[in-house]
Amino acid sequence: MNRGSGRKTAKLADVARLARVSTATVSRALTQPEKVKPSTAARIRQAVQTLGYVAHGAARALASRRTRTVGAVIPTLDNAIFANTTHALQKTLDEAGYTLVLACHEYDVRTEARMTQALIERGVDGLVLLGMSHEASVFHMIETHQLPYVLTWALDASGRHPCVGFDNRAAAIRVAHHLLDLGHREFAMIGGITQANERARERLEGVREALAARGIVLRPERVVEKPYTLSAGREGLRNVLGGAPAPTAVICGNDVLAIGALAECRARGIEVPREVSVTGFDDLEMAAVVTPALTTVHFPTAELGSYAAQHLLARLAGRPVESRTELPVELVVRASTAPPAKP
Amino acid sequence: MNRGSGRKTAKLADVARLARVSTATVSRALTQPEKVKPSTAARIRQAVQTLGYVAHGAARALASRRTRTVGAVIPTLDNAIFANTTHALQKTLDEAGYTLVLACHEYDVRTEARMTQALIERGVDGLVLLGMSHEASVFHMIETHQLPYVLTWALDASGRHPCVGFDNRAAAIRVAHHLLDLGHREFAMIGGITQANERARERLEGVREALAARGIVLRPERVVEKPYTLSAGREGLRNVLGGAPAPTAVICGNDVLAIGALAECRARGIEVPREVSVTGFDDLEMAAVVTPALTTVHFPTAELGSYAAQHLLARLAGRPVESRTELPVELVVRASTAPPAKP
DNA sequence: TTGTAAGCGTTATCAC
DNA sequence: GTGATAACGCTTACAA
Repeated sequence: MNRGSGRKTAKLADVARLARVSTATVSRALTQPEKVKPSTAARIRQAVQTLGYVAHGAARALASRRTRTVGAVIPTLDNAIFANTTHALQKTLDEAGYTLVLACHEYDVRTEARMTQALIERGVDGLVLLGMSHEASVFHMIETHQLPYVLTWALDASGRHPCVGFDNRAAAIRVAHHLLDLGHREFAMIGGITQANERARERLEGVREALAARGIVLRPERVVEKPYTLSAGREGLRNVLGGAPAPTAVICGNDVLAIGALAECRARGIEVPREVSVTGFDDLEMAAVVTPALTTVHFPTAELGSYAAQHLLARLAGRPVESRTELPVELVVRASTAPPAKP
Repeated sequence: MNRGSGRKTAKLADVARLARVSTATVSRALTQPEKVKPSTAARIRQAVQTLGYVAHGAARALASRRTRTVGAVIPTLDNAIFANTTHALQKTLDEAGYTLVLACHEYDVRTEARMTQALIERGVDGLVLLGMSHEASVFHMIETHQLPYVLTWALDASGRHPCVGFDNRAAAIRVAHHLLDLGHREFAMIGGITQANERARERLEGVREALAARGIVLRPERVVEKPYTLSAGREGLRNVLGGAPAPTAVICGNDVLAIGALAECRARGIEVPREVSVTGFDDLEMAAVVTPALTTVHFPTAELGSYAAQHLLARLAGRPVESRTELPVELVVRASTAPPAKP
């Protein structure tokens, strides 16, 4: 096949023939131009141009044993914080000549394992995972393939895995302290679903811990776990409102839940601002639009993606890197509301 | 090299040896299990298991001349609508055994061309582009590589390109008619930056056209183009507010601009609801949180991604598909405000 | 049903 | 600086 005048896409040999050099020289001219005489380099460039030659990645990968590709396995792109991190990740990779291969597992560890294997089969040179919790098979595959990787949105206490992330627990504690200092004593929490989400778990635990340290117990009927949607936030507020005394402060697991909760307040004529705190990335202005009485924790999510990329790129280049990086978060207090005076 | 006891990752030949069959049979067992006797298939499966064999994608791609990979080149993931479309795209591709390779060009056509070439070099089997406007070189490369592709967020009037998208112009016209029917006559528009964004352009043109049809001219000082950020929305509202008579209706290019504009209204004590209309994807509940007086156009962005994937998958499988698909959008009116009575 | 062997298009190791 | 040429690991006619 491919005999006769059938015109397929040009290959390296075609370029070599047209430039009157060997394929070896063309290959060098393309990947290490300094290793070839300027005049021949020019001739080759010309040939590439006229033939519209584009390298064949698979062949290149097979011979060089690397794809210049990095895989990322994340829960979802429908959460703005992950989309933002992924965007920054891709951008930084691109600047270094790497291409991003993406997979979303929608909070299913089984799916995550399958997708990770798929990316490894595709030959990614490095891997970005999100969070600490993964199936054993995932780490096993990474190990046997000697694949450089980094965990994002995670801080490994054991020091076993390279990671870059935020301290969710500490952030939650700061939020709780802020509210306690304002005088709040009746709390509620609308968190994410902790079963499949360690970040949601850490935030809840942080709040519990901070309150407990001051002798306050977060009662079960004052804690709900919800998916990160506005309607869940609304529903969550209804759920935690029953009973007396009513909570004077509601801590939400992320911005979407918080805005949903505020919407429900408004709909029910509940006085707003009541102090609502958000843990997680937030669009600061957006929060201000919804209500000025919103304390949030700002996570620099883009930096996270960029940093993850840099970490991987360094390791792929054989440069040394810190194995564990904690990025600072910022508590943003727009207005502070004390609890209503007791009747 | 690789002599002695050096243990590298297992290859097909290793599996074959262990299973006492040829590499051809292993290959078949892996890709077309029905073509091999159940008992040998089992033996092979066993061998794969014990060796922890994972296929080498590059080799596979080189031999089979396809990567089971699809590339997507989008403007950004920092816009929720594109993140949502991309998420659905990835999900649908995954279900068919394809992997997504992603690139964001941040509204730069030159970058887009470069990234498209990079994806083609990586060997994607198909390509998803966003919008109609691309450098000639992009279509040229696609053509010479005979690469299946589909344009999303675009409807090609000429019928030259396979596409799936929304009619932005028609959506804008519907919004304008809605406001006209309410009695509004003084309009302003805070749109996206039309120079680099054909969707923003279509929306602006649609509004202009609809108003013109009723003899109303959108005066230059009542039209501003802004990036899709909240602060730009706030600024935009300040920009279009000057002069008399003041606009009674403000049409915004997307939900972010609209929410920013409403924030500015509130900050300046301007009576809200004033009628603000949004063209573009919106989180319906989010809009309701900000103000009940917000007319929006809902775009089913996830369907768009899923459909784009299906289109490409069909073509890759040699199945026939419609070349052009227009997805319906929905005008969502939450509350309708007539303009204030003339003094 | 299974085996043999010829590629697939590069890169990399040598000589020259 | 440049050229031969052997890998790279798999798929796929074609044979058996």
